[in-house]
Order: sequence, then structure tokens, then C-alpha cells
Amino acid sequence: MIDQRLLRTDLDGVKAALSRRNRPAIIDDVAHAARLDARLRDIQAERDDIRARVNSISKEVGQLHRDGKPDEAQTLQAESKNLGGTESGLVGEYDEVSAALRDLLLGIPNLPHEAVPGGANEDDNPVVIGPIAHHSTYPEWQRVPHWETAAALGILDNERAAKISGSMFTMQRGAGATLARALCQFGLDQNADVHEEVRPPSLVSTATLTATGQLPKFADDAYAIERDDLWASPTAEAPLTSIYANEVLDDTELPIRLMAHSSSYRREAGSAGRDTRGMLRSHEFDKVEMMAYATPEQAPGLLDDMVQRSERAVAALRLPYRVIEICAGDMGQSHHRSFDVEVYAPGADAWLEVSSVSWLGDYQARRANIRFRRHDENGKLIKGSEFAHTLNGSALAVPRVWAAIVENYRNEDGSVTIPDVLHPYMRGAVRITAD
RNA sequence: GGAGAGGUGCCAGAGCGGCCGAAUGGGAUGCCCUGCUAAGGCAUUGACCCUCCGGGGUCCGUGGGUUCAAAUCCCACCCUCUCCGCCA
Repeated sequence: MIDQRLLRTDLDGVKAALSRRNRPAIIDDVAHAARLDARLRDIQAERDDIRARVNSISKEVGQLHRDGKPDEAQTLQAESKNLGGTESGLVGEYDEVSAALRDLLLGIPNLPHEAVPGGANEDDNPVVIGPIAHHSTYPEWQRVPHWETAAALGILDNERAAKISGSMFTMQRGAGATLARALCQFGLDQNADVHEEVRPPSLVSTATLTATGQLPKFADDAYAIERDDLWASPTAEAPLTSIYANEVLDDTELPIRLMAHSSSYRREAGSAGRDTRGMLRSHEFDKVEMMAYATPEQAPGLLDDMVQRSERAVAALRLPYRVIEICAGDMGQSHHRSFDVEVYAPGADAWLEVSSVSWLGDYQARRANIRFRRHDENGKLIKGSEFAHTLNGSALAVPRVWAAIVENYRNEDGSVTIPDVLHPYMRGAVRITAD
């Protein structure tokens, strides 16, 4: 949620920033929100005025009763009752306008950082790092899609996954399952130096998904467990960001850096039939996510660090990769600035998004009500609080890295070599063969 | 799932429908006393919203209701704890 106060202090600035997202409807919403905000303050002022009078009359009434003057109290009571009627009318109107404003604000995306490149869609995302370790040509035996190699090696059984759960579910078997788990362990170990490992719940509340921005706008993308008013978490970003919801942190404990291995559940509404072969897109996948709570000053440095960590993971796996920056027209609704890490898969001949690292500003913290307090130079707590900044990024998303390994590490005989850094997690296996 | 107890400020904990944004104790901060320490004295100490910067408003788990007036009465829900049941 953007800062409501900006609507009155810098409406033109908000409109200018959001116009870079290349969706004119947003600007209309902003203008509408500004009108509602002004209306709301008028109602509030009027309502508070009446409440102030009711409060003071009530005090007088109490005093008069104690002084044994019930007649005078009677007159005041009548006046107060009258005011009460007016007040409840205003309250009704206030609730109505404020609900409408909140709905509108929840749908307005975050302001892009000024450094975010302009652009209309994903075709305009500039490559900012790389390509690294990318070859101009690949031998024939690496030009085999991973689903073919995986089928031949018996390490991926999506047909039976469909029997169990329906289409767009994957199931790894044998060394393929071990490889998936090895990647998770590797992803965690790579980042354990500064991140606390968390194992959060997979089913989360409506409030939790609203805080990170998946709700209310993208409800169709998440699995709902309606009977219990829970949702299957689409990313560990959601539970990790709500860990400190409704809390006031201390600037001395920031940044707080967390990581979690979790399963992510996505309905992928509207994308049926696209990129659905093999491991490219599925309803459930494993991922190691990083998340940080920070002061506004710490955030840019943490963003860089997170991008480097995502990069380091694919570099350590010796996969061809590049980093792109997401342009204003392609950024996610909550994002202030974002980078994607992509690996090259020679079999599918495609760059696969394996990580997305984002700085959310205070957009999520405002929704989740996560604040922090500062200390002055003498170590004394300063009065008041402000919203924290949040950042998150995938340390390692299993399926596409798994696919890229199966394609890049395919040998001429159809076997797949295990990348060196994964050896410790593979129970001694260094190569996946058909038997 | 059943029975019971409870949710109040940084913490503990009191609170007759009006004198309650809230006793008391602890903690924290400042000042005083003391050679230092220990101990003591005094004072301060919540958040948020609006503001014509005078002030006004909201918040005692959440949401409703009763009343001129609700932390206090009524209803619903949520959460925590104890016991029982079930269970990986």
C-alpha cells in the first residue's frame, strides 16, 4: 500500500511515478483515491467535533447527577442523544468511504524507484550482468530438452503425478528427487552465514496474503482452503513477511535476515498449456527464499547483496546465466525495484527465470503494519516510529535449476553429471545414469 | 472435538457504568543524595489519526449491541493456558 498522505502532499509526483508502469487505469484509481481521502477527512473532522461535544456533555451529565441536579442533566441528555443520531450517520458514511478507499489503495501498485528503467513489458528488461559462462554453441547432446533426458533416466514421472493430483504437477524419482532436495540444502547452506533459517507454516491466513500483496487482487492465483479460511502459500515470502506483522522493531536489531525452504503452491490460472513441459511450470514447487527487514538506508545495500547471492548460487553450479533488471512496465505490483536471475537451458533453448529479487520499500510493511524505532547518536530511543522496508528474493528455486542442470550437464551417452558443489548432498552419486 | 480459566500500558497486575488512557509494583530515563558501591528521594515514561498548532479524536483481544455515557453490562468471534478425547 502506498502512503495515503502522498495523495495530498504530492499527488502529481505519485501520478508521475505510477504512469511509468504503463497502465493508465492506475492513474484514474489514484485520482479517485485522492478524492476519497479528502472526503474522508471532511467527514472525520465533522464526526470528531460531534464526538468532542458528546464527550463533554457526558462529563457534565455525570457531574450534575452527583450534584443532585437531575433536571439540568435531563436537558443535556436530550441534546446528547440528538447529537448521537447525527454522529452515527457520519460514522456510517465514514465507514463506507474508508472501506472504498482501502479497496482502492490495496489495488494501487508500489511506486517504482527512480532508477528503474523505463519500458512497457518484459521485452524491455535490460540485461545488467552477463551473460556469464554462456557459450556461442552447444554440442548436440546438450540440445535435448530435460523432459526427454529425465524420462530416459527415470528421474521425472509427471504422468503419474497427474494421476495423483492432476495436470501441472511434477514428481521426481530416485536421483531426480535427491537432486531436488540437494538443491534446497545447497541453497540454504550458501546463505546461512547471515540468514536465520525458518520453517514457516505452508497454510496462511487471508491477512498474511494481503500483507504481501497477493490479495485481494490476485486471489485467483492462489489455492484457497475455504472451509478454514486459509490459503496455500504461493511463496515463503508471505509467511516470512508476516512474522513481524503488527510489531514495532528496534533499529539496532535491523536488518533482520531470514531464509526458508518451503513448498510453493500456485494455481497458474491463465497459463495452462504454456511452458508446462517437464519442470518449467507447475502448481507445486520447492524453493529457498531469502527475506530481510531493514531501515530505508539499509535497503539498497541489501538488494545488491541478495542479487549477488542469487547469482552466486547459479555461478557455483556453473550454469550459464545473466541478470536482468525489471523495467517499470513489467514490475510486480508490490515491487519498488526488481532483478531476475536467468539461466540458459540449451535443450529448451531458453533463458529460464530462476530467481527474482525485489525491494518492496514500505509497501508491504504498511499493509502488514511493521514498524521500527530509531535511536539517536547517543543511543537514546527517538519518539515515534516509521514503517520498515522489506526485501525478498529466491536463493534457489528448484524446478528450473533442476531442468537447467539436466540440460547443461547432459553427457554424450545421455547420462547427467552432478555439479561438484552438490556432491556432498547426493549420497555419493556424481552422475545420473539410466540404471 | 468436550469442560474450565483467561486476554488491560515495556512487563506484572488492579479496575463500583460517569471522578479511567487507566491504581499499584517492576523496568527504563532524568535530577538529587552518597568518597565509591549498595541503598534511598523526586520526577518523567504508550501508540495512532486530524489540526486553523490553541487543540480535537481513536485505541483496555476483534467485531457488533445496550446507554446521555462502556475497560466495566449483553451477544458473536479470535487467541492463550489447564484437563479430557483423538492423533503423525
